[in-house]
Formats: sequence, C-alpha cells, structure tokens
Amino acid sequence: MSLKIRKNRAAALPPTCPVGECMVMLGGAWAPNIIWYLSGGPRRFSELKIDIPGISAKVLSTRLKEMEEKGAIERRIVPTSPPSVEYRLSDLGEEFVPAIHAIVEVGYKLKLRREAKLAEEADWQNVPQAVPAL
Amino acid sequence: MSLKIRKNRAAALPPTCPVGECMVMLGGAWAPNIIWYLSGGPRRFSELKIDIPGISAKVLSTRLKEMEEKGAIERRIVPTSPPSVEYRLSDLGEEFVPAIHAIVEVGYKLKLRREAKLAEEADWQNVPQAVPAL
DNA sequence: GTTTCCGGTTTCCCCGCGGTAACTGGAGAA
DNA sequence: TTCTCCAGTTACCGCGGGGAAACCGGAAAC
Repeated sequence: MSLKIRKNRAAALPPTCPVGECMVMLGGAWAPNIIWYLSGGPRRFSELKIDIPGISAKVLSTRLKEMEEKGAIERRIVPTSPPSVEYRLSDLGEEFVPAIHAIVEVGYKLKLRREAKLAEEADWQNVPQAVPAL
Repeated sequence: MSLKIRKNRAAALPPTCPVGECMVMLGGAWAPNIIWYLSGGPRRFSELKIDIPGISAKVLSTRLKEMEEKGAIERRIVPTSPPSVEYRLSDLGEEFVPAIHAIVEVGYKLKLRREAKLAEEADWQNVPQAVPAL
C-alpha cells in the first residue's frame, strides 16, 4: 500500500506560498546587500560600489535599475557638478528591511557556529594547546 | 573637485556585512520554500515534491543534501515498508524561520501592491465598467 | 513475474547570470 | 591639452545551476 500524503500542514499557512513573491525582489546577486546598505540612508552609485566589496559596476547598475523598476528604490539626480545620483529606499523598499535584518541576524549565528566548528576541528586535529586569539 | 565619499552609515551597522553568511544557506533555488514547508513539521521527500509545485526531484534532492550538510535539516529514515524518509528542521534550521516569515510577510504586501497596480492599469486602459469577479 | 511505489541518482543539455574589461561623455582640475 | 572623476553602458565569455527524463533497487501488491 502506498504511503498517504499527509495533509499539508502548510495548509494552515497561506494558500499560495508567497516566498517566491519576495524572492523575485531579493533574487539577483547582491540585491539584499544593496537594501542593507541603503537602509542606512541614501547613497550614491560609487559609494555603493565601495560599500559592497566585490560587486562590479555592471551588476550594481543592473540591480539598481531592476529594483527601481520594481519600485523598491528611488533614483534622484542631484544637480551638482559633476551631477551625482542618489539612491534611496522607497516606502516599498523599506518593507524589506525587517526581512534583511532577520537574515543578518541568522547570518551572525551561522558565523559563530562555523567558528565554533572550526575550533572544534582544530581540536580534533590534535592541537591540544589553546587557540591563540586573533 | 571630486565628491567626498560620505562616511558609510553602515559603519553603525555590523563591521562585516553578514548578509552573505545567511544567503549561503538561502542561495540555492527553492531553499527558502523548503524551509517554509518544513516549518510546518517533518515532511517526506515526495510530500515536499508535491508541496512545492515546479521543483524537480533532482533539485529537491540536491538542496536537501546541501542543507543537511550545512546542518539546517535532519534526515531520518523511518523503518516502514517501503522505508520512508522524513526531513525536519534542525535547531539551526529553526533559526531561519523568522527570516522566512519576514520574507513571506513582504511577499504578501508585494502581491497586494501588484494587484492594485494591475487594477489601476485596467482602469487606465479605459475599462470604466466594473471588473467582473473571477 | 510484472507493475507500482518510494526515494532518490545520473546524464545530458542549455541559457542566463555574473565577472572582466573597454568605452562614453560632460565637467573640472592641473 | 590632457587627466581624472562620476555614473554608468556595451560586448564578450565561461560555467554552473537548474530542468527534463531516464534509470535504480528493494518491497509489496496484483
């Protein structure tokens, strides 16, 4: 006899899984990082490029354009010379901040856990003396 | 004169951006969905496959294996016949649940917003009569 | 003994995403 | 005049992640 498919407990959860809805916004590379850094206030293109080590101008440009189209950020040209461009989170974009914070929170715990694991492995590799503080 | 790079407000935020730390876990396709559905309780392979429309067996298998290696989920073989396999969130995996919930929360708002926008566009397209209920 | 089911694994293929690097264009500095 | 800076854009290239589909092995049902 075939096993029963148990009634999905997620039925108690919302009918259509809205994870995808949000991941559309968080999907591209560096997207969460951009939101994270903009959550500190408006920021210029080149500032963001410096803020986020490893991101290329192309990807940053692409992501900002995408996110502007989706309504998560706003682009404002400041008439200085040379003209600078400021990006800021829109009201919609602000909605993501708690989610990003929750993600960051978990990131921390993960990091601590990984460090603990590494220490344990070092221990396992027959290094009985104390790990020197970095 | 070149524009000053404004002191990063994110400096008030944690020194190393931990977004990446967490996204490593949430990175693969469907990973957040898997956590979401497991947050309702343990679930078997084929149940998950049904729960998550569109996921392929290969990806589900890959993701589950990855997440098990990373310690986010636990795999338990139930000695029935045929043997069934249950997946459940580990303590570490549970840590992600608030983040996923935050994401889902935003997903909802996004959905509502998009529907409102569609309604508005329909309005704009000169459809003065009421939209028939589906 | 053949089919079904569970829980996958393996193979093949594709295309899309992201990295690299070069280029743009206007304004100011040197 | 040439250089640099800001804010990108464009062209090219590689690879790896994901989809589709076939395959697998043991057990039980038919």
